[in-house]
Parts: sequence; C-alpha cells; structure tokens
Amino acid sequence: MIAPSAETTSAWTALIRAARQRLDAVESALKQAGLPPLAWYDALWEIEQAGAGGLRPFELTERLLLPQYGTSRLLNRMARDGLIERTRSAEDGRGQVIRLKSAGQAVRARMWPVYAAALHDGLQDRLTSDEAATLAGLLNKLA
Amino acid sequence: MIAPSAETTSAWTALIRAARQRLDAVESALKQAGLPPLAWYDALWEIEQAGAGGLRPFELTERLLLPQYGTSRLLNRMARDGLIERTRSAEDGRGQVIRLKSAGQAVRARMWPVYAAALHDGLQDRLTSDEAATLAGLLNKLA
DNA sequence: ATAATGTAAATGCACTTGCATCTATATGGC
DNA sequence: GCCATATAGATGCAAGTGCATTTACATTAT
Repeated sequence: MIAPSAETTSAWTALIRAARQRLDAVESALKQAGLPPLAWYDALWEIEQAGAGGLRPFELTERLLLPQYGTSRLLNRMARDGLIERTRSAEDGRGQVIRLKSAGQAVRARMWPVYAAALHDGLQDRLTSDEAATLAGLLNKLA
Repeated sequence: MIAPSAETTSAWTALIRAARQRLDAVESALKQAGLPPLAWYDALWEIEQAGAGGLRPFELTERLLLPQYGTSRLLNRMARDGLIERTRSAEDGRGQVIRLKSAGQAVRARMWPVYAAALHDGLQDRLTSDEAATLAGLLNKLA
C-alpha cells in the first residue's frame, strides 16, 4: 500500500485547513454584511464579463466548475432576486441566455469591497508578494 | 478601498481551486469505493486516538472545527451505522462519551488506502519533498 | 438552598445539495 | 424524412446544512 510521506501529509492538512479557514472567513464576512454567498460573486462576475451578448448556463457550468443542477438552481435564485435576466436562446431552442440586470451589477459591486477586505486580511497581510507568488505557483501544480 | 495585489489574487484563486479539486478527488474516490465521506475518517481517527477512555462530543467539535450541531449529527449517523458507541458521561450528566466500536475501526482501516492513494496521486506525484514542505510552510501562515 | 447564568447536546424548520431522471430540442446516419 | 443518440436544462426525492431554539445538567453568586 502507498503511504504518503510526512511532507505530503503536512502539505495536505495545511491545504485543507488554510482553504477552509480563508473560505469561511470570506463567507462569514459576506453573510455578516447581509450579502449573498461567494458563489454568487463568481457567477455575477462571469455574467458581467459576458456583457450584452449574455452567457449560456452551460458556459457558466464549465467556468465555475459547478454540477449542472447547481448552475440551474443558482440561476434560479439569482433570477428570483431580480439580479439576472433569462431569455430563450435564439440559436438553440433548448437553451437560454443569461444577462446581468442592473440590480445584479449593484450586488456584485457591493460584494467586492467585503471580499477584497477579507482577502487583504487573510492573505495579503500574511504573505509577502514573493511568498504569494511562490504559493500560487506550487498550488497550480496541484490543479 | 483595499485592492488585493495581483499576487494575492492569484494565490487566492490557486488556493481555492487546488483545495477544491484535491478534496473532490478524495471524496469521489471514497464514494467510488462505497465508503463514507472524508469527514467520517477524521472523526473516526480522533475517536480511535482517544482509545478506551473515549472522547466527548464537544472535544470532537473543537478538533474537527465543526459546528456543534454538525458533530451531533455526524455522531448520529455513525452511531446508526454501528461504528461508535455513545454512553452517558459519568462525570458530566449533560454529556456523553464516544468510543469506537470494532466496525468503526474496520471502516476507518478500509478508508485509509483509498485516502492514501488519492493523496499520493494528487500531491506526492506532483510535488517534490522540498516543494511539499515549502507549500505546507506557506499555507500554515494563512491559518 | 435558590436563582441566575453557563455549557453539553439535540432538534424543528427552512434551505441547499446530490443523484437520478425527465423533457425538449439538436444532430448525425440511414 | 425518420430514427437513434447527444446535449441543454429542470426537477422530485432523499440527505445534509445552518440557524435558532430547546432541554438538561453544571456552576457561581447570593
């Protein structure tokens, strides 16, 4: 049987702990501020980047690495809150096109400072630039 | 407003992506093998370490960084599956003592090779020893 | 001893997630 | 055109999670 080395094990536990703590910090800062969860930010961001042409749900699924039903339901909730607009696709009768509404843009804009502050406190305050770059490089080897 | 640097941002995205992918890989290997989720492993491990003296639920809550109700329900499911034994605490009438049953030890033992293999493939194969050590060091600054 | 406050653990309720499946449209082969 | 198969997206159901609250016992102060 394959036994992971001590270095592997400590990298693993550090990875899980760090990711969980930082993520929890961001999520709770958002919740604290009465804002939606982080996943909404990512989705709103992608939709915003797509601009006037909009975006298809399956594209969002790919970009956010969500399960298909996860995207469907996330879009449901965002639509229910009036943040996005769903229209039937002209080219593909099975699908839709998602576009950002101004309320969605506004919510994303309100989320950003909270998100940024959490990243600042959680990462920027704790690592030098070089360390952050090294860390990113090593983590990208795991993806 | 505080804007995170480019290095911070890329460390952040790399952190989230790497953690999610590695974690998903472990979880799906376990599920694939018909075994319970990773959280069970951690819990079973802690309970096993506690030995014959057992462990109090609130201690597990602290060690696993779970919400209190999360522990309560996790223990419920493990007890329902006959993996642990819950007895009322002799010293504290409010509480219980958790002890591992042999079925619990067996499940943890079956989980380990699957878990270890996923760590091997996900981490050990992708990082040198030195890199893993550096990574762990950097990640620990974030905790 | 009594009352007030604190801590251990469980739970009702609303919401989210995972899984499997379903409906509708699209596409390729014949 | 017609059928088989593939893809977009939604959804019923079971299970898990978060929040707030509850129950029970413990501890401290009076």
